[in-house]
Amino acid sequence: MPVVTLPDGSQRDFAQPVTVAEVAQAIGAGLARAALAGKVDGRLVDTSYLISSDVRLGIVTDRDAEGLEVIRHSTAHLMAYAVKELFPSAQVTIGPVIENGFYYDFAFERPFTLDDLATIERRMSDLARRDLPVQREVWQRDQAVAFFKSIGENYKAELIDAIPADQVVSLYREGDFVDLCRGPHVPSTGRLKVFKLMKLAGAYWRGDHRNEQLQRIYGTAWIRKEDQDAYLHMLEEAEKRDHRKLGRQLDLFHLQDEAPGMVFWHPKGWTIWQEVEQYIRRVLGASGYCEVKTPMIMDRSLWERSGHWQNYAENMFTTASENRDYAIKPMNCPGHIQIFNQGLRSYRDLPMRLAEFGSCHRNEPSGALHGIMRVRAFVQDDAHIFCTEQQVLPETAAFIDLLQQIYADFGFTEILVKLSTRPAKRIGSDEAWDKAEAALAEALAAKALAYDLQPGEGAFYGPKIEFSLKDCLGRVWQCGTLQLDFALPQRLDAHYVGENNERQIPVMLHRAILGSLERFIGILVEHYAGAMPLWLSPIQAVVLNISEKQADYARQVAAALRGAGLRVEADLRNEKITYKIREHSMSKLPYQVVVGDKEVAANLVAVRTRGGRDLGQMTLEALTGRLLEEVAARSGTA
RNA sequence: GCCCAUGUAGCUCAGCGGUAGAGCACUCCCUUGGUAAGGGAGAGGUCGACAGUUCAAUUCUGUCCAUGGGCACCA
Repeated sequence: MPVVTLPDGSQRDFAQPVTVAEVAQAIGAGLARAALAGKVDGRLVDTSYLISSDVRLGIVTDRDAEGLEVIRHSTAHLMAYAVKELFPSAQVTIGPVIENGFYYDFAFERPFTLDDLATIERRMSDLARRDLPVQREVWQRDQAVAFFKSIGENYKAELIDAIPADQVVSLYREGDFVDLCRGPHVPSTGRLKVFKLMKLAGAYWRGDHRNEQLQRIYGTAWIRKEDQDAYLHMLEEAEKRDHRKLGRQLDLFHLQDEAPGMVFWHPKGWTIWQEVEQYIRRVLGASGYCEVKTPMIMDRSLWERSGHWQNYAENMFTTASENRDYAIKPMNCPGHIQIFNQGLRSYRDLPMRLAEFGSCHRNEPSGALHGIMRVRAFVQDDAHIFCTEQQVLPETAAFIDLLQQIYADFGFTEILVKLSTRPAKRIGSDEAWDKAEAALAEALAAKALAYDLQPGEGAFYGPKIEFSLKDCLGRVWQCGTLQLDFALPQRLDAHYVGENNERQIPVMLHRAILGSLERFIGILVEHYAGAMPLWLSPIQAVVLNISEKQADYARQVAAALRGAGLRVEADLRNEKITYKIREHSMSKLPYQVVVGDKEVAANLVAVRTRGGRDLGQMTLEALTGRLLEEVAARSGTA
């Protein structure tokens, strides 16, 4: 006699066990038609789920976020069904829901083509139109393994084998297609109406590069056609703010074949870089850091002592001269320890914060390179804090404050925080790890920061906090980081004299706020779609004369603005004013200062913004004041 | 590194077994025009590199390089 409590608190009494679908029917025919799944005591189930005891039940429809998840999951299965019909010898593996869609990995004897993708999509539409019921079945594990082996689905058999013994093995059947799945799924394929296959990719079985490579098909699925259209439109828009595209359009930088993963910065891009670097330099200087500079190339023996030569040989650039081997530095820490090691340090010197705009080279795998986000030559806003164990917590807290202030100044509000803890392959005692992880977690808690825990993802020498930002397509890039290290100082013989007059080994905090300047500028460009805030704009204003007569006046205005410390150019070309405005607007130049006969006569300037806002005429002093104020506020221009 | 795709003028792209074309940009000329493209003329390419097939290769095949989308990696 189940009593079903609905989300609004109302209760319904049933004389015998009922399915979710039947409950929906009892509430109303409309709801029954809309039902995609049920939520029983917080757990998602099929509409065919039989309720036999008292429960809280929500009917999941396409108005719920979970409804969309179910649709995407079922669309992944629909795709697998279509693939099996078209290519019977393909083997299915896994097909999860991801942000905005789903994917499914297949093993097949030949690569899928783009034509195949179109064919598969058409077949999916056919199968959806047939509105086939999707039915759940519970099987015995051995029986299920034998079944999948018998139909040649070896990957599925392997997956079932790996399911813990206390969990049921559920299969879903739609038409002739049977797939292992936890579920739930939509009641029938007719509920799947809006989807599109997006791209083909390779992916390793179980995410391990030592395994065979499968073919992954990515798709997107939505409830309404408008939602999908909006999503596809968003992707098109995102493409326009890709930093590689804008880097070329705005003449910021380029890359070329002869230097893969290394950036050629053009004057405008380098101006942004300098603004960023000088800003960081000022902030670090005010926060107790000392800037240093260490050699780009150091002897092999140093890298052997630090452990990098052994662990990262393949990813290090090396060079040799006069029978000596050198490494081009992949990181700055060993160099900073050399500075720390000069002279005898006292506990009174701690914490010692050594900062460097450290130019590093890493021979990243070719497939990892990505615009200026992932490169082989980059500059870190790196610093190492040498401190005592007691200072770890306050230093971490101060670092988080500093990072948040800096990200806010650059206009970033959405920051993803992760805490990565001890990996399997590590050095140091468990007690040391316990303390280190607890210190980082405590600092995060003290700042009330929400974070994802990434067990096993820490560096081999210590746990770390990562701060990531998203690019225009929502891809996540790690920028800031703080890593606790109780290994390297010891390996490289760093020590200080403690209060008790004994030699002690300092704790080292590796930390970066921007991460690499290359990556951070790439993210900045995408974040602002190239329309940088005034303080970061390579050229902040351009003076445009309407005709030749005002050329001298335009030059004077530009010179005066430059005299006030602004980056200003005069565009005196023999072109129409509309042409110049269009060109500078497209190049996202913040302020366009127009001077014609009227302005010359009145000794004024006419100002408009790159967004097309007409600020009217004003005096040069008023304009200068406005620009300097905007620069100081680090705000944007309409 | 692995899978798939791509590589033609400065940029965006079309084209094709008989050694190339558009728009924009560039140069020159005309135009001096008031808030997102005025007009005309001109110049510009070893068709990513190297092999192979062919009477003939930018086009077909192979290898390599680079880029893009993923996977793996990211001290």
